[in-house]
Amino acid sequence: MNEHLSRAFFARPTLDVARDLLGKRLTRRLSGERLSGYIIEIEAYVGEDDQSSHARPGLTARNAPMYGPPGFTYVYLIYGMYHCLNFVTEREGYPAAVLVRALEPLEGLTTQQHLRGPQHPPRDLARGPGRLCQALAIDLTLNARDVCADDAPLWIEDAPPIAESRVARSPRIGVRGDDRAVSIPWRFYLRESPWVSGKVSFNRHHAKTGQ
DNA sequence: GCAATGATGCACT
DNA sequence: GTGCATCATTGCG
Repeated sequence: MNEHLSRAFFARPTLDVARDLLGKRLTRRLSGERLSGYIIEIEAYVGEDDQSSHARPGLTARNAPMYGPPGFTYVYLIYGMYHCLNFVTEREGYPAAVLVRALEPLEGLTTQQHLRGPQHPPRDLARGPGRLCQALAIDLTLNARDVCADDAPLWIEDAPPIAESRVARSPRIGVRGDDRAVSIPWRFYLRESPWVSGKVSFNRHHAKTGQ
């Protein structure tokens, strides 16, 4: 039901964590109100050898949470205006995380729409990593926070697993680096979901069953 | 529909 | 000074 995901869930291989987070409920408590949505798109960033990972240059002040214990957030500012939400995975000391890219909005829709701005269509509430952070009021104050703690402002609630037939994989969005980094299919999303970010043609072209 | 571009702050070379 | 794991707007067809 409302069981929070434990640290053991995050302390596993990053690709497994990413795959298994599909369908789980990302929940934010803001001024006593619940804002939530199902995770329907997520990417994995694994180790310093991953060309498109923030951990590529080694430990820095910004990417330090990626080297910390699993089950913590890594929130960063991108392009000066948007935030991206990650969850740290694997063992402490090994830099890996998953980037949440899109949600199917569930609770607190009025507040989420208000946070995003009334001019935006409901479909774009949380379709994209920057947008979902706006919809759930996620900024740098939520960086390096323990999502497994009882009093966390942000956590993940368990939900029934998603059938393999509904999972699609593709290369990650907006990556730089060598051919391997660009082409490796470490983006997981729910096939057929209208809440997935990016272009339909891209998703259809790359859609294939996971694992 | 789509591509091009501007907005904007901060970490890092 | 440079370059982003992005999004919204514009201008084209």
